[in-house]
Amino acid sequence: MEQEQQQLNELLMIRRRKLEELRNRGVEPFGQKFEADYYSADIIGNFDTLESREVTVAGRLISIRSHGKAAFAHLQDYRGQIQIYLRQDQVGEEQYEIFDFVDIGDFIGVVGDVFKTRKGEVTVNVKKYTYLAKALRPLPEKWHGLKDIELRYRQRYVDLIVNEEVKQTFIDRSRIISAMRELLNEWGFLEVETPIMQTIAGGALARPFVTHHNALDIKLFLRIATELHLKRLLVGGLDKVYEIGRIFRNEGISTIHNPEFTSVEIYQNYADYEDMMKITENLVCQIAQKVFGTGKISFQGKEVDLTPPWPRETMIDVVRKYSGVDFSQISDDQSAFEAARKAGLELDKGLPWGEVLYLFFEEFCEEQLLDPIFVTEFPIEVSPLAKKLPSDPRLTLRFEGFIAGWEIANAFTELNDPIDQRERFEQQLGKREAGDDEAHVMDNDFINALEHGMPPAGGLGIGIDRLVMLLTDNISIRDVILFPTLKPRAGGE
RNA sequence: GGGCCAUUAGCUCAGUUGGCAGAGCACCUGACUUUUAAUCAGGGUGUCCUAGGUUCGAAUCCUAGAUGGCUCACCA
Repeated sequence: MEQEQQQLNELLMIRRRKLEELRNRGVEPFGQKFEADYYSADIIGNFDTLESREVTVAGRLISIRSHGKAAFAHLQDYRGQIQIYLRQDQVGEEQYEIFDFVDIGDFIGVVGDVFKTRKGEVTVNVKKYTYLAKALRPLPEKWHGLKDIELRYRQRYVDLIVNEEVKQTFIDRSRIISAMRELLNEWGFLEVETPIMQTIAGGALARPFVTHHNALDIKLFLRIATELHLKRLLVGGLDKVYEIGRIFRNEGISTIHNPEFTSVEIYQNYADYEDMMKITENLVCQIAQKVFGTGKISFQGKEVDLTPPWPRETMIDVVRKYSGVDFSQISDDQSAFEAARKAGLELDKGLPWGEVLYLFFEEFCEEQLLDPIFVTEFPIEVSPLAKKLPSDPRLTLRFEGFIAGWEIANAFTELNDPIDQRERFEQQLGKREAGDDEAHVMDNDFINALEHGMPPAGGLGIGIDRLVMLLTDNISIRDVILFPTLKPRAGGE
């Protein structure tokens, strides 16, 4: 503690001295509950009715301009900023003197009359003010703000104070998720919660995080998807369910990957992937309308029209369009391999037709899909939980929705044949044994559930973080996650 | 994990060929009762990311490391 004191630099020492001085004068710098009757924005917006009326506002001081026996300052609250005006002859000598110990960053509450200055700025002429909290650290500089990206993520609270657009993004994020819930509830879906800690982490191809339960002395995994539990609920007779929740994947970090992220998965009995397409396009467009008032958004300077219906194209067609290679004319693994080599792709010999097709899609197509589109009929090898196409068992009734080159949604007509499902898991186990630690593990209880009968169903997953990025025009996932995963600094923080 | 780049005052950033560590804002002292990037007069507050090395001398050059960014790989 003493050592901590010694390490404080002069700026911090000065603020602590002011804190002591306030206490010496009988003013408690960390105040009590304070009921404001207006937000700053409401006072400014309703000046005509509030002029000369008394208002109570609370907020953080973000600037002070002192003029001897009077002072101007700006108070920032959740909804904006408002100027306050303090005169010695109005607040009294004692209160005015104590104002000398106020710093930028402090929280105060004020009572005063609303007026307009000569320059026309709506201002509160303070009669009384109260200390709510003293800030012992200075805020970043007033017009460059906080730019250091690392500091912005590590001290998001400061980022939120000084960068208005950052606050707005997270308000928008919250409203996007609310709108999603409202729409799904309105459409008759039931929100449920399934385990985050699981003995088997399935439902996606990814490495899980591992933890340990002491009392049971067992290994537990953090979920990598909500899929398999939600489908168990369809078996149980809950016809329409969804879960919005955190998913954890033990993988690399990038501008579009955070180890923990939020997904929504939606399942509907007696439905198929066509229904899921309708849900996807309506959900995304109506969320945009509810939150931003329009189905046409601007992303990185390009207009994106989210209005349904979005075009549907098969993966084979999309691959033909962007790579010129026509997989409808390629029927065996060997010819697929040769086509890939010819197209300049590096790949292992013996890769099956479906995986080669998918490789073409990833390499040549994904990033070109800027306008909303559903790519359908994914190969079976990469879709172990999706139902086969009746006309072509190499493909599945699966689609992904793409916008701005990003995968936004992933959905299929769910595989409900337990025997087929067991075989798919066994294939995945084969991959696993061959060293692919992201392949599926066998989930016997899930098979057991399917053996009790699961109606035909459509299922859909949407990555909420990427959807928020798209709707708020952010290109880094860290700008839509309040506290993104970072390495701790040496020395711990 | 590979490559490239960055790290200097509370914040935003300069720093030449290796020669005493700089600016603006913030902060401190004083003046000022409608200012608003308030103004005026004065004041530099520092582990130059860390540890070694080269050198008479290192923020600057070299080596290793830390953190971050971009990118490739990875990742539906």
